[in-house]
Amino acid sequence: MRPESEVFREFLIHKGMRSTPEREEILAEVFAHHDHFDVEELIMRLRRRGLRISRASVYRTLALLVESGMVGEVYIEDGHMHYEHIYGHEHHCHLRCLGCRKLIEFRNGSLKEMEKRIGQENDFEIIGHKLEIYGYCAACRGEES
Amino acid sequence: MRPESEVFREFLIHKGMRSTPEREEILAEVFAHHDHFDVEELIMRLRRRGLRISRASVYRTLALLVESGMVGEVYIEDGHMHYEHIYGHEHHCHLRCLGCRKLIEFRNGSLKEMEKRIGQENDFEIIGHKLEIYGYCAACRGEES
DNA sequence: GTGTCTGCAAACAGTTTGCACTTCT
DNA sequence: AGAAGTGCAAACTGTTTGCAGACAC
Repeated sequence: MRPESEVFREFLIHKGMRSTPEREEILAEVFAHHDHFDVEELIMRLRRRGLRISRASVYRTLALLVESGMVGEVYIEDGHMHYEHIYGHEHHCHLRCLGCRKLIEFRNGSLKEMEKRIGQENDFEIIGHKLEIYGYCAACRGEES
Repeated sequence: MRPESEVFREFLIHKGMRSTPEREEILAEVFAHHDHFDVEELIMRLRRRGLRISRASVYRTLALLVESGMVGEVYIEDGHMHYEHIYGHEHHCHLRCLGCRKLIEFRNGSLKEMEKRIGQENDFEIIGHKLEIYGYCAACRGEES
């Protein structure tokens, strides 16, 4: 698999845009942890590494990363967007606990054939999907009693 | 099936809240059309019926309807939330065209058994799910050429 | 009558944008 | 040199909130 930085740089060049230190650092930080994150966290993490990249640049770069398909917008919580990196990671869906708001990832191969069928039935070329299942985790079910 | 107004009134009473003309009108308008809607549209529709219900009351009532489970938050587009009524309507999923942004609804029974399996595997009590499949509709595929 | 609800306007938060300056090529 | 990017602060937008008067029960 080609390194993220290379893929992103190519995406930028293809759009007639430049690779800059800020963009590289943001990209690196996004792929440094496998966790969902929001803009505030990302900026904090950059700060911790001694980088003073402006909020505006973070927003602008994140938009590019989403456009390139390397990063995904996952959900809005507490009024702001949460992201995850996608490039190089197997597709997964989310299980959301309505009690503690915890999010669990799970692999899910069985949607493939359903996608195919849905695509044919609706004359749609299917690119991908986003599935969130919600309910209550074991711990939260325990508390109820 | 019991009428929406009755179900909502009961929900309110259960919470120690009151049934008011504003809440009843908003509820009625939400269930008057089978389309996704946003706050602006809802207010417009109320206005058209000669009702001057404040934006604040619409937001507050919508939050209650979502809490009651009668209305669902569907997706964010153009920076604001879009809703749909749920009560009395069969569950469905969404097919989103990435070209024209059109949203198609489709029924989808086959997720039931998958839900069951996922629930067992993750020790989760599953309440529901939200599935959005995205791709390109026939018209938008045609244009590409 | 009392406690909730409404409408208003102000507050708020996340995000976007205009602009002067910097940086990359 | 010239185009594109950055940081800053102000602007913007959807949503929430505090409060005074109105209303449901």
